[in-house]
Amino acid sequence: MTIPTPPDHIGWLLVRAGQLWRDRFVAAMQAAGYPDFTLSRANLLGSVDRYRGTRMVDIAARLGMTKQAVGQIVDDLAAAGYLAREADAEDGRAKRVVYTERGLAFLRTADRVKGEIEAELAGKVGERTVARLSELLRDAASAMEPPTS
Amino acid sequence: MTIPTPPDHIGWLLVRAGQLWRDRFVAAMQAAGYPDFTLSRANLLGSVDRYRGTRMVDIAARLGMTKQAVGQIVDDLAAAGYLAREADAEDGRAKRVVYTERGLAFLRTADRVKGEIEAELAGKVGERTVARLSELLRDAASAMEPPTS
DNA sequence: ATATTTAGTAAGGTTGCTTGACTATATGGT
DNA sequence: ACCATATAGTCAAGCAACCTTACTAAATAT
Repeated sequence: MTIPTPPDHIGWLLVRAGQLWRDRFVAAMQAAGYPDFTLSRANLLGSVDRYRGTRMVDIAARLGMTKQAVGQIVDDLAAAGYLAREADAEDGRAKRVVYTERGLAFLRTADRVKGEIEAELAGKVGERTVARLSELLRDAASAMEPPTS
Repeated sequence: MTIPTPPDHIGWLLVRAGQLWRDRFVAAMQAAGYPDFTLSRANLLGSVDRYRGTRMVDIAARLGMTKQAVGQIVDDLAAAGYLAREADAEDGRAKRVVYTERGLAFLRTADRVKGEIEAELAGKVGERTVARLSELLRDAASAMEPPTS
């Protein structure tokens, strides 16, 4: 009946904290006027250069996904008006994924929402704690990073 | 060409660190003789009481999933020999999901693997850092926890 | 007793990926 | 210059891990 605390292991804590942040962010973005927001779309948008755009194959490499998967998400985001495809001047095979004005507005909202959630967290645990946690997470993440062959 | 560092924000760091740990764990379990290991199966197994078993509806509540989804995963895990269903003596509607011997062996391997990954991490960043990180993660997680209505 | 709630099952749909097969362009060796 | 191979992207189909809707059976409340 009572929901037990999950095992208190560093791995579970990392997964849990990541999940919590992710869920809060998705909910906040949906509340902020982007009801069709999903995390995979956000990840993709976060992998597109704001100014020059990014080739699809590079997006796929950053996200560790196939280019077909990237193509599908870009299709969706282009249909929703956030992104557009344009030919790459330097490579006839390639296409650059670039932001539309609406896509840039999305990014600004996302930045604001992230700041708000961080501020709320800092209000509860203190700014120093958030800073220290960020630092330790960076260390842990780089220690666990797979060898960049 | 060069894969840029993702944005250095506390939220991304949390998500990233959780992903890294998760991926390492899945890979290690598959290497340790459980090639059919997936994270959703592991989550479910982690939600079953080792001794008394757990009712399906309680598993669903812990995982925040529908009971149908739980039923499907339990079907798979039962077919693979990790779990079994038995009638609940106290409620004629309910079934308890319990471990088989093979399921318990899986749990022991999972505990060992988690320990190994943690030890490797501690070897790189130091035990004190891991301990401090765990502490801060606990604080942050409880601060972000949704109101338990 | 009857109405409502609760535990679980059945069937089918959706999302977010995957693999396999293909076209078009680029590039490196001869 | 020509050909082999590699690379960028697309198309089609499939799969895992969920979901929704609709149901049965048992428990509980009125």
